[in-house]
Amino acid sequence: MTSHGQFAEIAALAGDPARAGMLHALLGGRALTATELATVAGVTPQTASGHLARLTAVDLVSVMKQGRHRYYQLASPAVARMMEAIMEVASDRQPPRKRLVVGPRDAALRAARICYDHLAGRLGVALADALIADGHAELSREGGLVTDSGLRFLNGIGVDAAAMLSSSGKGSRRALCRPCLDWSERRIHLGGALGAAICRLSFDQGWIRRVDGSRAVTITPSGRHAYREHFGAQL
Amino acid sequence: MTSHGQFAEIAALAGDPARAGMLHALLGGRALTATELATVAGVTPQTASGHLARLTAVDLVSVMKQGRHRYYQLASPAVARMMEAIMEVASDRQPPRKRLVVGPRDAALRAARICYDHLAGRLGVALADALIADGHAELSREGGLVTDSGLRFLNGIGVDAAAMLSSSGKGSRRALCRPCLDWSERRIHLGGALGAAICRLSFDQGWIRRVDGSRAVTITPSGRHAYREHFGAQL
DNA sequence: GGGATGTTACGGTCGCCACCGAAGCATCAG
DNA sequence: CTGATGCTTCGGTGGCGACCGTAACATCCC
Repeated sequence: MTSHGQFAEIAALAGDPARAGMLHALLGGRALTATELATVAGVTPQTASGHLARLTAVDLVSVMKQGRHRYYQLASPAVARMMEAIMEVASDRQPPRKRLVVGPRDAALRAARICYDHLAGRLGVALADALIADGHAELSREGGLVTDSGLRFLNGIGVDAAAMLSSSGKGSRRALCRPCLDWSERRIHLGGALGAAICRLSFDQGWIRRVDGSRAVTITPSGRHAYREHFGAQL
Repeated sequence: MTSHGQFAEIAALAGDPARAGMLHALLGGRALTATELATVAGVTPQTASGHLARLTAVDLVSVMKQGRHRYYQLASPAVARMMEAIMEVASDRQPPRKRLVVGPRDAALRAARICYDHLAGRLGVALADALIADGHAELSREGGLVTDSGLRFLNGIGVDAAAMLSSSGKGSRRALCRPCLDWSERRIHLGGALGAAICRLSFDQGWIRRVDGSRAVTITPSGRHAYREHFGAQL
């Protein structure tokens, strides 16, 4: 009863096109202002404000006041997981028509983008494939794990595995690696603490750079080199 | 664009109270008729029929005609995963009021119930704890796996691990064990192929029995014995 | 201080959708 | 065949909520 109600309330909030657009934009991992979110959702700021108030009321997004701006972001990784799960079901539907024309913007997203806190798109899939091929990780639809060789590898490229372990829930070494499936590649890629760490490292090392106001990222020349050299990824 | 639309469509379908009730009932794992679903959702058969048509149109549920009945069930494990993910977010909200009065029906659900294809409630948590304590499995919020000792243990109690491996996606041994969190215990329990296998075994051995038209199950005396003896579970 | 910008609050309009009653098919029993 | 049951389709009604215009409030810049 109360269980249904909560469930339906959350799903309904995510089910409005405007709110879905905002949540989708927030999957980019950055905190966005109310006006930015209004733009991406295609509604006026007043309307967006109302939506955001409801989303924060149920803890789907959180707010940080900063001067005259209010920065909104997803409230927790659980929200991102929920969105991924919904997208998995949604993308299972075969495309109803032929193929939609995809703009260059869409092409950039398919090449490489952020998925809340980790990398997705062809880059994300390539990195996952490379790590799996080298025996650093295992991954399937239902779960994943980092191998011993993977832990050594991570330490070698500058990821503090110990910190990841302590920050990752119960500290299980198996919690580091989570499969994430999304719309563009229809393939599994790296999520969880491992995916987040690699994404953070990539930004810190200048391997990737954010694109304008989008979830897309561009791979820098040094990044292209690093991914090939360190990870053995086929780009 | 098209991505948002699909996402919002699915979420909105799950977000209606009546449809949410039906989906919730179908989490029990059994196929239910349209009239049964109408009853649990508290609407007339005509209304339920419309809802079910929409749910089947987007492949959230599937139908099996059998005589003059139509049996509906969740279309895929992905749908169940999606619902669990939504419930995780929904249950994160601390109860707004004091505590709701819980009837005996609710008490039975909390004790032991079916969650699509595996066991949940106190029984599910106890089994998971026992397997983890014995080193047969590892489990965290982000992932899980079955250990070598776990595979041997499963073979010992009559679960064909080889069959599980082949039937479980890419055949990774790590895919057998998936964490599942839900509303009553706020604790992780066993999902995935392992959870389903143990659930099936429990029915086959007569350790548990379904309760009327509910997701709840009762533990038989032999089940109580078996869970304590074989699994070392604290009931 | 005054003016610009970002954000929220209020009121009113409009469209969509959940709902039911009545009627139409399909299936089974006799 | 006739009647009963399960389910769906069709039409019409009612209510909730998404949306915007206007306006108030907060913060920064000069």
